[in-house]
Amino acid sequence: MASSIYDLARHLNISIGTVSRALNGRADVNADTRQRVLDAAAKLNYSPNQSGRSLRRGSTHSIAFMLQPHPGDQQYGEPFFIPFLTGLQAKLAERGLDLIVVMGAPGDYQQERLRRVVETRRADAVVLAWTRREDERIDYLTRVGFPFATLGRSRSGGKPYPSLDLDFEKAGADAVDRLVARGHRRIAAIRPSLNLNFGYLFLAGYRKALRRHGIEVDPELIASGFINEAGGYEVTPRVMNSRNPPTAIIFNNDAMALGGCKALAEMGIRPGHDMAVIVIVDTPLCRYFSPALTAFRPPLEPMGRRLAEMLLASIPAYAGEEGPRTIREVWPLELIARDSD
Amino acid sequence: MASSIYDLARHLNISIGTVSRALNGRADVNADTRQRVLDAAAKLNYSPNQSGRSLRRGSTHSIAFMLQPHPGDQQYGEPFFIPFLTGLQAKLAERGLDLIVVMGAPGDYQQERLRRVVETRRADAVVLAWTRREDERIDYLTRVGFPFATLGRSRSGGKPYPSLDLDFEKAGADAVDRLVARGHRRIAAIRPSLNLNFGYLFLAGYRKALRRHGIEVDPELIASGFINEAGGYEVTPRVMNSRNPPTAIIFNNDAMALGGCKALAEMGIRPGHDMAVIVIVDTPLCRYFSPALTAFRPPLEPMGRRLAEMLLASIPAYAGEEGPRTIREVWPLELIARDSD
DNA sequence: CGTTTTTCCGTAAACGTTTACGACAACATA
DNA sequence: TATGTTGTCGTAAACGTTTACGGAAAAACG
Repeated sequence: MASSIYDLARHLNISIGTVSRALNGRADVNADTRQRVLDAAAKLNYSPNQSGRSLRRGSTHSIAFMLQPHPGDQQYGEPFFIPFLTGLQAKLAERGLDLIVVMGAPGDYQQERLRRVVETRRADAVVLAWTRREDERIDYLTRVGFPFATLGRSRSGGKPYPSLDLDFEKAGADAVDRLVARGHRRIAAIRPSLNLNFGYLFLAGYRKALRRHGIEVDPELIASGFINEAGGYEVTPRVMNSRNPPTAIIFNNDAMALGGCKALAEMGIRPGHDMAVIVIVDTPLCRYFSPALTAFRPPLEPMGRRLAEMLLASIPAYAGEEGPRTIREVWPLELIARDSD
Repeated sequence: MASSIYDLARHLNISIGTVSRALNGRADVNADTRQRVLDAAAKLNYSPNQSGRSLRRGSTHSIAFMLQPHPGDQQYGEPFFIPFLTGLQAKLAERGLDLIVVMGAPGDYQQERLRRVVETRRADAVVLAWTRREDERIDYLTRVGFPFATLGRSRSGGKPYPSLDLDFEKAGADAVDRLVARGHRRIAAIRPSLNLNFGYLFLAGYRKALRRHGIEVDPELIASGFINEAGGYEVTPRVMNSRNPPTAIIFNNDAMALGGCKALAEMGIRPGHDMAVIVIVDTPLCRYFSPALTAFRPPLEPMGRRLAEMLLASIPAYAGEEGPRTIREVWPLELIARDSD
């Protein structure tokens, strides 16, 4: 069925060694025989057995991305990740590497699956997303010395590792600046409850900017909920029912914003008229919502490409000439002004 | 670094054969030595090298799912797939199998990536989604005899293969029935333009139901666009500008519905008041949109589990006792009545 | 005590690659 | 002619498993 290197060798009456060398483009093989090998490979529809190759080479030629469904009934996905993965995959494919996405079971926060990937050596490196303030995955990977890179920062991990993050702190501050410039003084912030690092960063920027404007930070205007529509829906009334309700809300996430707007609508409050709304991470939802939501857009696809570069550069076996040699990068978020604030 | 079966053998002063047998739970090994092997494995943190194992076994113990970003700038993902993948992964994990998700490059409709997965034997079987009317992937897989299953039906492929689909035809008809019962006679249908099979099925049900009610099918009320927000936004005005505009619209997809509602809003038309709206495939967006959109909900997570069962049952090496032995199943879609119709 | 059966384990081959090493011929150099 | 150099290729070992086969010891049986 599947042809091996032996089939090629037998077919051409040469040794498997030469076949392998010809296929791998090594120098010590006659140009003529190389061509014959290549032709035979095409004719016999040969393609190398991945298991055999990685066993011998000690590397799998593939990179894993951990995708984690959050707990909760009918949990839907982060549209966020697809363009990022597209960029990641594109850059890896340029280098002949495969991207595999490993699904975790809901709830275990990837620990078990991650161990499995590492221990069975299913990939040469792994890309983590949704980093937490303290992230045991990062500790684990540094401890066992497995190559990795993260989308997002963390305080964990002793040694430096490639990471790419968005400047959520600046985005939080920019959002506040913009709202203050438009006359708002009572600005609420709604962020995810899990200790996802970008939630902290956002809040830090929010606080700093408020103080800079001489506005006291009111704890009643800060709420955290589950990072999905239900979370936003549940938590928004809480800030609205505070003693001194806000005139503007910054949501950390499009899904939370959708839920929040639903809650507002039920209170008869219209975003863009009675309430200013800004979302930190833009998605098509923000653009096509009515009113269109002002949001900060991340360049996800380039981010995927860049993080792949950074990861590859950090692995000796793969290091090539891949742009600048930085190991941590923080990219700006671009504000897309629309109709909701 | 990583301990192999040799390390265990040396550590215990026994042969690698016994170690392997002990680990794999074969009968011909003393209960005592098995325990010692297991203990040593835990102590030395042993876990089998996947490449070595699959090379010898001739199977990878993993199933691939092909995830395809659609072409188009900043294409975001189908939230749809995450719960489905969760179910798939859960069932496969029960059997000790890994699920890997393979990203295609945008545009090539998976052909190239699929070939790569098959030819390098990276997985033992593959799960396809978004099946088309005529699907070359299905033809290819049946031709080369590679095990697969599909989420969705197709007309391709000579031999039967495990497939699980939703009854889009009935959903289309049910939507029409419901709207007619509420007094509508001019009902538009908006569906994806790619020849995705569920678009055809939906439209067939829609047509059939209209005829059953003695309503003439007006081609001007049927439009197809790209299967995302932009598609819905672009195409909805087209049906609204027809000579005899609709009083109700059925969208095939939540993203298209969002775009469509945006277009309606810009024309001053409010879903649920001036226009009835029904969506075929429900997501959290439908529930948290204002007004909440009436939609048909698919049980995605159980579907993932069931399709995994069906796939496994169709592979001799994996067949176990996995529920009913059907090979094609069509599941009903449950209507969730909300405020938009 | 001799024979047969059972239990347990070691040996070695095999899966499909890659690659260090050496062999051989052809050729160049002294 | 003797020696070194270069180009090309075959041989065989190695990667980490699984498993067919056979053998030795122990147990069962007469």
